[in-house]
Amino acid sequence: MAPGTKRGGNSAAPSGVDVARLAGVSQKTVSRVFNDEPYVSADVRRRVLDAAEQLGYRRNNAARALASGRTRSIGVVTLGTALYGPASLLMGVERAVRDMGYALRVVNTMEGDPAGVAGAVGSLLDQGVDGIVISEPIEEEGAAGETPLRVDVPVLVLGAPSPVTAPLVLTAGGGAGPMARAATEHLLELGHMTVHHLAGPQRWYAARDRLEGWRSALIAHGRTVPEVIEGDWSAASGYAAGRELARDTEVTAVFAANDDMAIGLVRALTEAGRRVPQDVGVVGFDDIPVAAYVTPPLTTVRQPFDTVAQEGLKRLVHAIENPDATQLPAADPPVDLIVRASSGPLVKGGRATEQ
Amino acid sequence: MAPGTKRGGNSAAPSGVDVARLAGVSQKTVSRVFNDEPYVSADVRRRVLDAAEQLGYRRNNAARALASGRTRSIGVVTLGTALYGPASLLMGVERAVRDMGYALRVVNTMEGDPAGVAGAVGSLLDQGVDGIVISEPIEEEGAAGETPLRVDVPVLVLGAPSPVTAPLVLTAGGGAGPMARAATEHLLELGHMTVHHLAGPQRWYAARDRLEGWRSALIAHGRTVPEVIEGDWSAASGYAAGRELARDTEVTAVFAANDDMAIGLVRALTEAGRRVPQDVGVVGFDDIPVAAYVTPPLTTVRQPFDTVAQEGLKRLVHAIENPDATQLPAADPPVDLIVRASSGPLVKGGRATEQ
DNA sequence: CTGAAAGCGCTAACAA
DNA sequence: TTGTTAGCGCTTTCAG
Repeated sequence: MAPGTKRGGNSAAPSGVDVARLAGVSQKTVSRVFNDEPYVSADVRRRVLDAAEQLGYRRNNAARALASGRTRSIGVVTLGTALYGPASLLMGVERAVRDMGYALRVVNTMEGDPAGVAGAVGSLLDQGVDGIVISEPIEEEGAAGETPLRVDVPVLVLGAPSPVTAPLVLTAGGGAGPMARAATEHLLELGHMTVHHLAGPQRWYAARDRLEGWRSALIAHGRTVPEVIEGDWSAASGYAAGRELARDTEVTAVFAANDDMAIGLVRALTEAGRRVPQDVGVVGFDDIPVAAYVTPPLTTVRQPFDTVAQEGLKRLVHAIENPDATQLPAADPPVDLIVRASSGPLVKGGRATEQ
Repeated sequence: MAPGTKRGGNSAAPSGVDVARLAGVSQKTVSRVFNDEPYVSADVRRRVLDAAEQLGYRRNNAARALASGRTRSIGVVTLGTALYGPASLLMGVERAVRDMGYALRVVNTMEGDPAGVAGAVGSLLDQGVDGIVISEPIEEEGAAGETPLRVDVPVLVLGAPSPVTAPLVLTAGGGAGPMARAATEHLLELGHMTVHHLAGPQRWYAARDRLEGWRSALIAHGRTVPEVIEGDWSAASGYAAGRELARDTEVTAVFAANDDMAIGLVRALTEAGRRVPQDVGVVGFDDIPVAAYVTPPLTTVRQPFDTVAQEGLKRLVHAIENPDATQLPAADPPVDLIVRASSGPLVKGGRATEQ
C-alpha cells in the first residue's frame, strides 16, 4: 500500500506518525506537543509544529476518544422549537460548552415523539458524550421506555426536575417561580384586587413553575385565586383566552406565562374594547425582542439564560472532570422585572380600590 | 487486570468481545449483527441480541469512526442568535440531519468573532465530521485566516454564497430575493407610487438579498428607488427608522427586512400620528409567531425553513455517501406572502393615486 | 454462513 | 527530556 492510502479515513489525512517522521522524533513526542505536556524542549516543539503545519496535520478525535475514553463533548437534548425561551437557552448552552473547551452535540425531542427524552438521551449515549444537558424537558405520556436506560455520565437538567435516573444529576434554572411571583405582586401593588393567570401548557415544567409563583403571590396577599386559563405559548392561544377574559369585567389584571400569549391577549382585549392598561393590566414573561415595541409596550420578566447555562455547565464539567465531591447548587438567578406601559396603574374608577 | 477495569472508557462498559463471549460467537459476528449485514443465521442473531441486551451493550462510536474513517455526523456553523429566522433554520437542520441518520454537532460564530466562520469550520474539522452546514454566514471583516483552511468534506451553505473553499460546495435557501420582490409588488399593487425599504445589516447576505428583491421590483415597475435605511434586525432599530420616515410625508409604504423591525417601525409611525395602514402600508418578513397578533396584524412573508433544510441536507448526504455525480440544484422554494391588515389599501386621499 | 488477523491513530504506562 | 510497548473497540480483508 502506498503511504496515504490507508484503509479508513480520508485518503490523504496525515497521522501523528507522519508528522513524527518528518520532524525526526517519535510519535509520542508529537502527542506530547499537541497535548501541551511538559518536558518537551523548545527546539523539538518547534520542529514538530513546523512539520505538522507543513503536512496540514490535525489530531484524529476518534482515535483520541477511543484511547482515552473521553470524547470531550457534551450532548444537549432540546425541544425542537424556535420559541424564544428554549432557543435562547440553547444558544447559551452552546456558548458555555464551547467556553469550557467541549464540543456540542444536539438532539431534539419533538413533542409527541414516541421515544421522547429517553430516546434522545440514548442517541447521545450512542454517539458518545462525556455529559448530557437536558433542556426544559416536558412531561411525557406513555413514552416510558421499556428498558430503564442506563445513563452513566453526569446529567444537567435545565429548568425542570430530572426525567432520567443517572448516577449524578445536577439541575439549574427553573427559578421562574419567584419571578412569576414578583410579576404578580407588581400587579397587586398597582391596585388590582387579584390577578388572573394565562398559563402555559402544564406539561411544561416552566409553565407549572410560573403558575405556582403566581398562585403563591395571591395566597400570600390573601387574594382570591381565579381559575386558570391554559394556553399553548402561542399568540393565537393568548388571543383566544383574551376573548374569554374580555367578557368578564371582574378581570382587571392578567399575568401571562409568556410574551407571545400576552400579545395575543392584549389584541383580543383591545378588540373587545377593553383598554390596556387602563382597564386591564397585562404582564408577560420572557422579554422577547419586540416586547418593548408592541402596543402598548409590554411589562415582562427577563430570564438570565446565559447565566443559567454558564453556571450549570461549569458544574457539569466539574463533575465530569472530578468524579468526586459534588458541587453546591447555585444561588437562584436574580429577578428582573421590566415595567412598561402594559401594566400602568388602574385608571378607570376603581373596582380595584373599592373593596 | 480484572475484567471491566480497562484503561480508557467507562470502567464497566461492555465491548463487542464481551457480547461475543457470552453469545458464544466471534466478535466479528456481533459486528455483523449490529450492522445488519447479511449472512447471519436467525439463531445466532437472536443469541447475540440477547447477550447484548443482557450486558447493556452499546457500540463504541469512537472505535467505529476510527476503524471506518466515517463519523456519521454532520457539523453546523450558525450565528449564535435566537433571532427567529436563524433559530428556525437551525431547528430545521437538526431535524433533517437526524432524519438522514446522522448526528449533529453545533458550533456558533458570534458576530465580531476573530476566528469567524473559518475558526468554527476548523473546530468542526477537528472534531471530525463527514459534512458541514454553514447557516447564513455573514460577511467578515479582516477575519481572513492566515492559513487558507483545507476543508476536505462536502459543505452545504444555507442562504449565502460560500465563505470557504472546499472540493464540493452546495448551496440552498437564499431564495428570499423573489419573496422580497413579491412583497414590494404587493404594496405597489395597493396603489403606492413607491415603496421605501428598511433593510437589515448589509453584512448579512439575507439582508442584501431582500434589498435586491425590493429594488428589482421597483425598477421593473419603473418607480423611483428611495434611499435605503439600514437597521440591525432589532425592533429598536425599526423604531428609530420609523421616527425618521414619519417626518417624510412622501412615505406611504415601507417594506421591512424582518418582522421585528417592522413592529418597531409601526410603533414609531403610530406615535408620530401616522396611521398604519391608512397612511402608511407596512410589510415585514419572516412571519414570526406574534405577527398576526400585533396591532395592526402584520403582512409578511413566510420562509419554508424546514423545506430548505431538508432539501439541502438530502443533497449534502448524497454527496457524502456518493463522492461522485453532483446533484442538481433544487427549485427555489415557493413565495408565501401573508397579507394582513398592516398593508391594507391606501385610504387617505391619494397621493398614491394622484400622479 | 462464520471466524481469525490486522490495523485505524491515538493515549497510558513504563523505560531509558 | 525522549522513546517503547500495549492496547482502546471496532471495521476490513481474507479464509474457511
